Amino acid sequence: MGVSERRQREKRARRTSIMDAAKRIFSAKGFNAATMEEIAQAAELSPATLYLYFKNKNDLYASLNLRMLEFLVKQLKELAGREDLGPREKVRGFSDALYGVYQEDPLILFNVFHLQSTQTLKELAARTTAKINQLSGQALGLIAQVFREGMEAGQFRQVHPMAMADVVWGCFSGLVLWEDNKKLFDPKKQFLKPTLDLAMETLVRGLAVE
Amino acid sequence: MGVSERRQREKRARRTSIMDAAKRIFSAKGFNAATMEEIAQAAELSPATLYLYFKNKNDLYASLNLRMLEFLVKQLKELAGREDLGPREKVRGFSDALYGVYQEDPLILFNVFHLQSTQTLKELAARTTAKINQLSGQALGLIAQVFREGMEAGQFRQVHPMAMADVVWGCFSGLVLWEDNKKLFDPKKQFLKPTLDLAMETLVRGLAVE
Amino acid sequence: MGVSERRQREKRARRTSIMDAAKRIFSAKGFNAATMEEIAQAAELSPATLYLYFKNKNDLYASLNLRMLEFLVKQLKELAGREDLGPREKVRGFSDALYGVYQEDPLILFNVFHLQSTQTLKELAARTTAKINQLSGQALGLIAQVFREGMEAGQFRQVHPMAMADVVWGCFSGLVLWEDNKKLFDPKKQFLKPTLDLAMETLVRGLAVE
Amino acid sequence: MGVSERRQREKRARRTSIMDAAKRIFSAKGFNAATMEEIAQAAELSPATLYLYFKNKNDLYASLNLRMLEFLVKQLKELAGREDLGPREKVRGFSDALYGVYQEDPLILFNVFHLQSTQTLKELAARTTAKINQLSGQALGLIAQVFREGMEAGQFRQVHPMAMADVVWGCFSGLVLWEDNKKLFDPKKQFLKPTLDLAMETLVRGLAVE
DNA sequence: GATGAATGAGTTTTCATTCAT
DNA sequence: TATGAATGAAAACTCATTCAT
Repeated sequence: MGVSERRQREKRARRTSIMDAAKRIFSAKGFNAATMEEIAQAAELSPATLYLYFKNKNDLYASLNLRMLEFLVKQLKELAGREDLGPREKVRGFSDALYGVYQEDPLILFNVFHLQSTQTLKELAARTTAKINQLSGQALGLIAQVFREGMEAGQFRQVHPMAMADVVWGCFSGLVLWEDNKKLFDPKKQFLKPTLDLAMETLVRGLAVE
Repeated sequence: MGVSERRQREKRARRTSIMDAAKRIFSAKGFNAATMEEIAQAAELSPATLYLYFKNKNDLYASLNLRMLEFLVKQLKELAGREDLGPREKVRGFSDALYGVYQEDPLILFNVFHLQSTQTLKELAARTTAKINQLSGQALGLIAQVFREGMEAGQFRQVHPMAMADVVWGCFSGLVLWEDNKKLFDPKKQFLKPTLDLAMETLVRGLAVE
Repeated sequence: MGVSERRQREKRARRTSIMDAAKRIFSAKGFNAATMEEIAQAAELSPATLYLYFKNKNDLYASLNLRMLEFLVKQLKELAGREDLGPREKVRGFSDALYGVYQEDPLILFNVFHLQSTQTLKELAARTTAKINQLSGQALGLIAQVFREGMEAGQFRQVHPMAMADVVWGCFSGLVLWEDNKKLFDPKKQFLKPTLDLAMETLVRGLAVE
Repeated sequence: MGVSERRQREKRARRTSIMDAAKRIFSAKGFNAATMEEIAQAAELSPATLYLYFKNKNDLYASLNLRMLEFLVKQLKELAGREDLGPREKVRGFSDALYGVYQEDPLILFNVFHLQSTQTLKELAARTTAKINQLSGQALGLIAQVFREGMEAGQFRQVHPMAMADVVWGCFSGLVLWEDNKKLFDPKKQFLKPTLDLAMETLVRGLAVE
């Protein structure tokens, strides 16, 4: 292994460790309240160093979201690709897959919305924006595909598969936010997983051909 | 009508006009980007005056959410109270009621999440926090009640009614955010209402007793 | 005198006092080394207050230059308008007029060059840039006019009057900078006025028709 | 040629290449806006390496000015030494000599003034400051000498030769700055050379003994 | 000798909020 | 009651410079 190779690896490791620190801070405080100073402290670096790895706060934040999207797509791909499951089981499986994403990065969804600001978007590298769009499109597409299969297999009613994907995704993200909200008042309560199960189960039944 | 009574009325009118201005600015820019200065300008007042009517920025913001919650509860009450509709129709009716809230204040939900910050909550008048909780609990309760009715009438499967309310609310708020997100890239696309319809319809079917 | 009138006057006075403080600091340290913090201290205000009166550091700086240009134009107008002086005396008079500008604001010329940065220019209000150009054009025009008069009166050789104005202005600004430079090593030395006198005298003679 | 000799040569070559890169960057952006990072990139080196050859940014900058002064002195020496030219022709010749300096390094004069800051001077090696003073004194002296010759030859009026040198130098540097300023608004306009010619011609005539 | 990586020390600017009038 | 004016407190970001390798 050459020197430059090791350098590369170290650099990536540092990048990752910054992202991990940022995840903690952003999750705990939200995008605006989190300061680069805090993130730097959490990463045991100086604030200036953060800027060696990320163009600015927005960029750091976007990278986090990218990572989450990549994980989401990976989970969905695995689920969609399983040959031992029928469409119904796969829809029920969304619950596990999505919940897995939530566990990996519990509060990041909560801040996704920061990215929606047009101003924020403009400050990101075009490549980053494009990648975010591509990945989220891919995730939605994978979900829709499961519904399409179910219809083709005659198990689901004919509905617009992409609309069902929207329902699933909307339901998930809404429940995550809702969970967070509830936690503020009762930190122990964990209703997300069972509620998600219920939602998916109801969707499966609701799509069933009589 | 006494002098003090008129004063009261004028005061409330001014309060309302500030809130209207604030709604416009917050909706357009989001909580953090909106400045008190801007809001004051929109209300044709000086920034200092705003503080005569609201404790601080958070309080002004919370008041807006309160107003939206009141509107939501009103809509749901009306729906729940209608005797010409059965549980199934009422669940389908959630779509209209919730969409009405969205139309009244399209972006306010988008910022609701700001309120979740513990720090923010601490800065609110305790009465405000309490009222927000009471109203959102009431709204959820009204939704749950419809499901309960349906079960009692033997039309719906036995599930936890409150969990179904969570599903409905999560689905709604998630789709609103999702809609906003999509609008950034294609401002004309409006998929919220039909998707909401589809979601409610699927829930109704999914709860049906075979 | 109404309240608003007094307010206006106070506001202008404060603006002026900030500019005076800024002049001191900029002159002593140059544009880049001078900090808004220092200027604020010199003006006995908080840095934030400066931004109530000037858009940003560049704007404050440009305002200073504007003021100097206005003074310069005033001096030149007075000189050019005197009917008791012939062209030769007026050219000699440039020395006094220009030296007066220097005394009014000894080091400001030194920093004029900061304004040349295209980036700086872009951050100024278009109106400011326009006014700067207008005034400096006017000053040059007034100088050129004196030479033109001399030629028309048959006292000066035929040369391009605007070019002579450039010579006068270039000579003045160059000598100011040169003076500052020398002062660094020998603060007492004051050669500007006599040198300027010599320069103007030589120009007058150099233009004389044999 | 020994090894150490070659080392010396290589070292000097690298120093020169850094200075060339620095000249490009400083000229394009001015002292403050230019970053060591940029200069290093232009020199295809790492920023750290720059510090092996120059004490700091100021020192690098001063070295550039030194180089320019050396060039200026060389030009003036050549001019002053020509036996085929009389004092009048030599004064006219200043125009070419000075313009040559300008062409060699069009914007360096523009930034010379940075060096005047006392703070900057303190950060320079004492040797550098001394050399700058020595060279600029020498340049002025060479100019003055030409005037002195003219007076001794009975061609020029009796004036203080050093003062005339100041006039020439002031006129030159002032016009260079003025040219740069004009270029901002009309990049094609080039008035420096003819104006310099006019200035020198007028000085020659102005000094003529009747 | 050369450098990749890291950082300390600033600086401008923004805004919610206050207070004398 | 209303407000013009003022400001304290931050926070993002920059860059010359250093140092272990």
